[in-house]
Amino acid sequence: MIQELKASYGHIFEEALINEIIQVGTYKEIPEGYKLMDIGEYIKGMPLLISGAIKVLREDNDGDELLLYYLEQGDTCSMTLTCCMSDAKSEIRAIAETDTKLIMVPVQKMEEWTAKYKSWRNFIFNSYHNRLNELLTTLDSIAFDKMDMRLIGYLKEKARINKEDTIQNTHQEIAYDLHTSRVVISRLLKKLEQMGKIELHRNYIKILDL
Amino acid sequence: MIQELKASYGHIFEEALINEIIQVGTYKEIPEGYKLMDIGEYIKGMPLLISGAIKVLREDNDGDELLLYYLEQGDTCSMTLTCCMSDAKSEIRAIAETDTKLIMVPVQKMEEWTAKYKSWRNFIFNSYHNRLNELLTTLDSIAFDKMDMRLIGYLKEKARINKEDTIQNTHQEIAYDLHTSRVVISRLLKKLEQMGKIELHRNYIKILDL
DNA sequence: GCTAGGCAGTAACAATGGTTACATAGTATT
DNA sequence: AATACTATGTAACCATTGTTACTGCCTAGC
Repeated sequence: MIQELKASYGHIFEEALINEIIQVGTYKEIPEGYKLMDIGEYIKGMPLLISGAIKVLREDNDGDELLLYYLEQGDTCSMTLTCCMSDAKSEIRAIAETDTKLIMVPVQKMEEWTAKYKSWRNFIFNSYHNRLNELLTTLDSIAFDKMDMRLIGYLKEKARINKEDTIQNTHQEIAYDLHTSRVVISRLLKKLEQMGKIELHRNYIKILDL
Repeated sequence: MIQELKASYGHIFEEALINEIIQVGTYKEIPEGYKLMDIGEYIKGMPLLISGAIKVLREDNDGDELLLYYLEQGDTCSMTLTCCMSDAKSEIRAIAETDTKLIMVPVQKMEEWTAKYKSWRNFIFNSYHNRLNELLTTLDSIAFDKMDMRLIGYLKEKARINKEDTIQNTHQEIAYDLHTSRVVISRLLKKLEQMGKIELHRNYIKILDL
């Protein structure tokens, strides 16, 4: 675990901070000393991602949802923290997209480290900044792009995150992430197939040349 | 100036920090000791808003734009800072919506204060958090609402920010902010008028009951 | 093999929003 | 007052997306 942790955060954090993080990790009950999330598990609080990917969604009152962005190795997401802290029901949901290794940072450690370590402060600021930029990218695609472009972007990103050239999803699931209907996605996917960019199969899509 | 500053930030910052901010303010060339922005002026860097309002826009490569949110008294926006710092052309534009009093925080003071003052750190974190939430609200309305609802939200927010019940804008300007066309806005505004919710005039709109 | 349930293909239609084009009405300049 | 410019009203049309409905197909469970 220590190797993995250093590989993900060693170039960012001071030695002393890394040691504290290891301690927090080893407090956890899981033998390896940190948390393993299964696909589909919900994340609450502030995670330090060591491997895998987490999908962050926006949800509105009517149950409509929308994919915001993915978290990857070396990322964190203060939003999942601050959302849970503030009473405001700032509805954000974070779900493990793949099997994921991470360390959950306790709230009081978070405060402590912010005062104590410059590298931690910078990390948190950078994290906020990166999340903001990703939100803006998402917002761009919704505001400025048509659905065909959004779909292509989605497929590319999903393939990148999962390090595969197949998307293991039904059309309905894609429709949820992009907040549209299954029929619309099927229609557009069929077009992409006719253009030779993808290959459609039951429950998965093979990317040829997007 | 000192009174105004304390009114905006006194309950947030430690006394010592307030004094440092006053010093930064009094370094500025303007007699009153801090910056006055005229309507339409561009903001670069990190502002501490004392009065007035700043409009923050997203811009894409084709010159399309979209209103993100407003900054008000007591707000700051680290995005306008970090955007200017990082070379990445994360296109955000901040413009004074009304005449505005503010203090521009120099970058090295920013760093210094973050290390030195807990209240400053909390302020910055809160700021990031608030900006994220406002971005999410904006994103919600784009993703989940139809144009008529977005327009109503826009009119309400604009009235609130300007503390008036008239919107001093042409249809074209509203269309830019919502990233749609003038004809669409005229159409919807006319509907709202027929419903008795607003009154249309040349160059301004009077809000009756939204 | 048979059946039920989930998944995908497709057609027909509706709704929303974007585009073009032109008319009319204020406003400013001379 | 004549002119030019800007803002608004409106109609007609198109493109994109959303909706409904029905089809066939695959797969799991019997």
